[in-house]
Amino acid sequence: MALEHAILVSLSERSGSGYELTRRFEKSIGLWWSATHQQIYRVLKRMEDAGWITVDQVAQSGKPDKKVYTVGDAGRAELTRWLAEPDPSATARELAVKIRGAALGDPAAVAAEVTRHRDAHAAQLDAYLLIEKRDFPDPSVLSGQSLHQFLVLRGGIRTEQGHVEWLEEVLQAFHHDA
Amino acid sequence: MALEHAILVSLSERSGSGYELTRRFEKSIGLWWSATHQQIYRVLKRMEDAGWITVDQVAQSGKPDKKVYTVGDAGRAELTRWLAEPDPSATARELAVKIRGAALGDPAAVAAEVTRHRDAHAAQLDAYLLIEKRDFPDPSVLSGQSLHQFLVLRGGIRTEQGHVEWLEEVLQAFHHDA
DNA sequence: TAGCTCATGTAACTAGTTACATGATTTG
DNA sequence: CAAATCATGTAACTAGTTACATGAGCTA
Repeated sequence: MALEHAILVSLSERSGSGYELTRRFEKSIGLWWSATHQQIYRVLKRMEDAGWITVDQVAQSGKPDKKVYTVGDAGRAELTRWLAEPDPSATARELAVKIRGAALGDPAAVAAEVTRHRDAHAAQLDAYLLIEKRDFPDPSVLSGQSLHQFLVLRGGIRTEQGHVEWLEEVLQAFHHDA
Repeated sequence: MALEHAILVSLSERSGSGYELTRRFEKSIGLWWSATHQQIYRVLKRMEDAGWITVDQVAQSGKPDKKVYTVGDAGRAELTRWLAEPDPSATARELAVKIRGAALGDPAAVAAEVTRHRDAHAAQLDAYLLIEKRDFPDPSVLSGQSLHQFLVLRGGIRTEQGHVEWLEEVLQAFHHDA
């Protein structure tokens, strides 16, 4: 799970309420991750119980009170730990959160994780290309169900290619920035 | 939900047991969809209760009995209905299932759905490109957190581009096959 | 004889969605 | 005056994962 960590990244940049976080997720992070307010409230409570974040009840004139959450030492430590931790089963969106939060931990460790995932996607891509060559040597002759099977494989190939190219771009940028 | 429908597609091509379906999902469809045997067994029971599929208990020598599931009339009707039904919130993997099963229903209806999704992804891509131009007019000067934000946006752009190009390829192939 | 494959299942969990509820203020 | 925004929450659901269980036969 990494909604916790996505929230840690967002709250590290700026403290805020559950409502505000919901808005932020609709925009920047929500490019990768959609989270409803119910889910965010639930996770915030869990994070508070774990001692990662602290709450400040803020009274407002005309508006309902809000609970402003701030990342504490334990939260910062957890984020640093998670950013550096290798996770072979991480999805693209989790990787996106790590990239987004790299400056809050060790950017070199994040780059290493990105490298591992680039390699894994490259290997998956090779496997798909092999299947393509073996099962569909001449796509122009395909029709009906075999054509449809081929098209689904093409989607898989494009997805892996996209991942590899993106992660390559990320690595180059990290390298030039280091 | 569409695990039901992914199973309907797979069982329409060939009847089989939950165990066999699990194996199939690890390969062809599992390119897009990973499902554990527990989940598949649970859904198969639900589909049987709904009357979409029928079971045949098959005794085997040396091996445990297996339950071979076959798609019935109600299942075929449901699959046809689902294949033609527009679903704006469908994910790429659900679309992949529809493309894979197009021949089991009305391929023209599936093509129409693919067109709608291509347009939606193209619109999303435009929105991201606008953000890119507005917020990061000169990427070469970026560093640290703003660079990381840019890279995450780049991932979103590449993902949408990949979807648009794939669905374009699908439409061309459908067109030539019709 | 240890581990893999075939084959099905229960139970408990995490993640995420949908519906419902409240109530003040601001905007059209 | 109706609708949107701000702000938090409960409850019930669907989807998916992890752990555990059984037991026969086949392979190294």
